[in-house]
Amino acid sequence: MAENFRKEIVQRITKNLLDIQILRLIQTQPMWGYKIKKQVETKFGVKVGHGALYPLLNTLEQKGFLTSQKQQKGGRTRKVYTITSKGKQYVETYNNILKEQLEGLDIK
Amino acid sequence: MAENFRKEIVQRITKNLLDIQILRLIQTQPMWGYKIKKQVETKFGVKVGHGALYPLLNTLEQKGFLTSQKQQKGGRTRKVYTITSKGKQYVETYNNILKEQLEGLDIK
DNA sequence: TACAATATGTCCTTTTTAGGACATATCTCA
DNA sequence: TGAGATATGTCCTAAAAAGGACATATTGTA
Repeated sequence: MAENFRKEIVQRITKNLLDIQILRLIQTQPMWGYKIKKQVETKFGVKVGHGALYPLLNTLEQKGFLTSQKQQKGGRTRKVYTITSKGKQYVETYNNILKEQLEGLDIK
Repeated sequence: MAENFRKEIVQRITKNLLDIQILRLIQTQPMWGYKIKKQVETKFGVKVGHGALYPLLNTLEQKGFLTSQKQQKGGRTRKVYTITSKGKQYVETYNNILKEQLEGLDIK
């Protein structure tokens, strides 16, 4: 039963906070869209439509969370994304909030 | 700058994972809808429409995450919710996922 | 040589979600 | 006695999001 919950919650976090999960992935190493898609699918077990992913990556670049470099791999072009310091800050803030969530709530 | 991120991320987590945040609140002590609404607003800084909250509470009860007892407070009726063991499991699973997120990703 | 995989991108429709409107009733304080 | 807070509930519309279709091109493999 707890395992059913697991998949469900991971999927919800991944879908709703997809940008953060992508930043976390790219923080481990620079990556391009197609690889991110595959990583999200194998790591988190969540299918990501590329029609949602590529616009999101462009948005994250526009916001200054990512930068990209075009890389030639044979005749195919890869757009390799690297996380910026702003992106790292966003992830760090996220991590801090998670820590607080684990510490629990104190309600009067 | 990091403070701007903070509010934004807390709001996103609260809105997208509202049911989990509610379970976490009720886990600290039994609570009724109106109090939950106020707590979410003061604790998380997120406005929750009661038109979204009450149906959600009923759904969580139907799913077996919460049970309710009607409580008379003067002539007004309160529906006090208590978390079930199933609800606690859900929160615990969520906590475990958060812990793993903090431990980080290992990508080849 | 044909199909699957790699690689990136836009567009549109359907579904889902959010939030305010509608609805009712009690209590407290000025 | 009237307004604001407490308390719970449904309904509907408008906005947002998801996912598949459309679009193109290269590479590797059977």
